[in-house]
Amino acid sequence: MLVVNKIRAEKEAIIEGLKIKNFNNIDILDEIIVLDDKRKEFQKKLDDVLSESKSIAKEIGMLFKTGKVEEANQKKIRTTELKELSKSFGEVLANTAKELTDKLLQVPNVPHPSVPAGNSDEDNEVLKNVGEIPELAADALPHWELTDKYDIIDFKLGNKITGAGFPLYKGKGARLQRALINFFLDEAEKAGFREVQPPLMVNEESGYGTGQLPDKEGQMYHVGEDNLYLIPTAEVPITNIYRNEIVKSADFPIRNTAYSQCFRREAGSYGADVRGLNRLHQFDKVEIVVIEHPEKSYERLEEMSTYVQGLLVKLELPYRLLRLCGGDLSFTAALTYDMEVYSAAQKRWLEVSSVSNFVDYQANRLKLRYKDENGKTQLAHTLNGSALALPRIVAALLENNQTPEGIKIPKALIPYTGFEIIN
RNA sequence: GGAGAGGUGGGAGAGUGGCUUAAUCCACCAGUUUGCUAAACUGACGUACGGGCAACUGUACCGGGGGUUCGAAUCCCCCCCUCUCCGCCA
Repeated sequence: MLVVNKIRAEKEAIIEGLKIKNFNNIDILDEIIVLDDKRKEFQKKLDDVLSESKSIAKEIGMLFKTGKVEEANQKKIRTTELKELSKSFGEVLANTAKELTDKLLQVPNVPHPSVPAGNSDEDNEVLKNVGEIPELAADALPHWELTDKYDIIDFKLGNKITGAGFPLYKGKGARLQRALINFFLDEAEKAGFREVQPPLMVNEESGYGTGQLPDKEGQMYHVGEDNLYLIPTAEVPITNIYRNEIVKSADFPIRNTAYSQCFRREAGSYGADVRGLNRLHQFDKVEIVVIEHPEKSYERLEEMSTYVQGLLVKLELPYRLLRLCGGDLSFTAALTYDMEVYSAAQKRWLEVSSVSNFVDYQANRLKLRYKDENGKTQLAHTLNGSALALPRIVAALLENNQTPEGIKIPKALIPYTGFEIIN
């Protein structure tokens, strides 16, 4: 969430930024400032009352000790009054603070100046096109037919065991998954990321920390018995490592990577979007997360974008790089680059990575801070990205590399798969 | 899951109702001394939200949440976690 003092200091700039994000409930900013004033007012009132009761309590203690019981009992009268006051001030304070947080949670992050205006994915800015789009034969198959043909991914069996969106990978299909995971992790490690293996379920606090809760609750699978959530991305557990922490600025940038399976309910999705591997309830992903000094975060974002693009080049997949427009940018992001690979048989672009800078928006919620040169605590910046999400990479690999002899594995992956062709 | 013992600052650890402003030790940081290092000594050393131009200062926080009391780290209730033993188990 936004920092209230920033709303006070940079209100006009924030309003301009929010317009780019198509957020027009500008009045809420003034309501936030009014609530914050009220919060401070009652904080002061409460503190004063508590201060008085504390000193009276001490006096009473002394009086009892010196045997002046009558005088002590006299003093107690005032403390009952103070008790009532502190109760009512405390209630107002708690309610005001809650109202303030509720409002703050309704305001999205302010986009970076480079973010173009726009309403949907059609307005995203195409920054680059890299690689040749392959010309496939007329009888080229979409990946959901190739997986059947070569018996490598079984959607029907997954359906039998669990349900739609939970495919079963078999033989070379399973091996290809494992190869991609290892390839991505090895590359990330070479690029300076520390590998972690996080829990796949998180508690409520973690869900709030990274912003899945409260509004995106329906996106996650919930284990009611234990009140835990299956992670929709490794971003959740990795970022929550640093919840309520003050990190050393000498440690910046803090780079972590993790492979995890991701679980998403994807309620409301339908049609060609969800066919085959395009959208699953359970999928594999290697995630990269960076904690960085505010002055360096955009530099780091470029580095992460370059890194992810490098993976796509090594996999010999044609891709394009997008800068998301205000309307397509997620609630919490200030700037996001999407990488889309071209899936030649479906003849469409598939998003395989999203690399974002959240600046201090997520950190404010997480209470993730560092000490600056003057020893003052400041909010850190957080960034993350997929590097990469497997299913759509697999879809593109299968479709783009199909030949009459079989599906060719890109060179960089062969040491990991142990085979050169799926046939 | 059952029984018992615990949870105090970055770490160790004292503290069973008011002399606690959480002792003490270690670590970290700054300084003094010293060829260097080390040692010794001195000082500073939490987080959050307020007040004040500032020096300063108020309040809260001893696993979390409630309660008793004029007053709670300390007493009571609920929950979480850790350890030991038992049960179960890859």
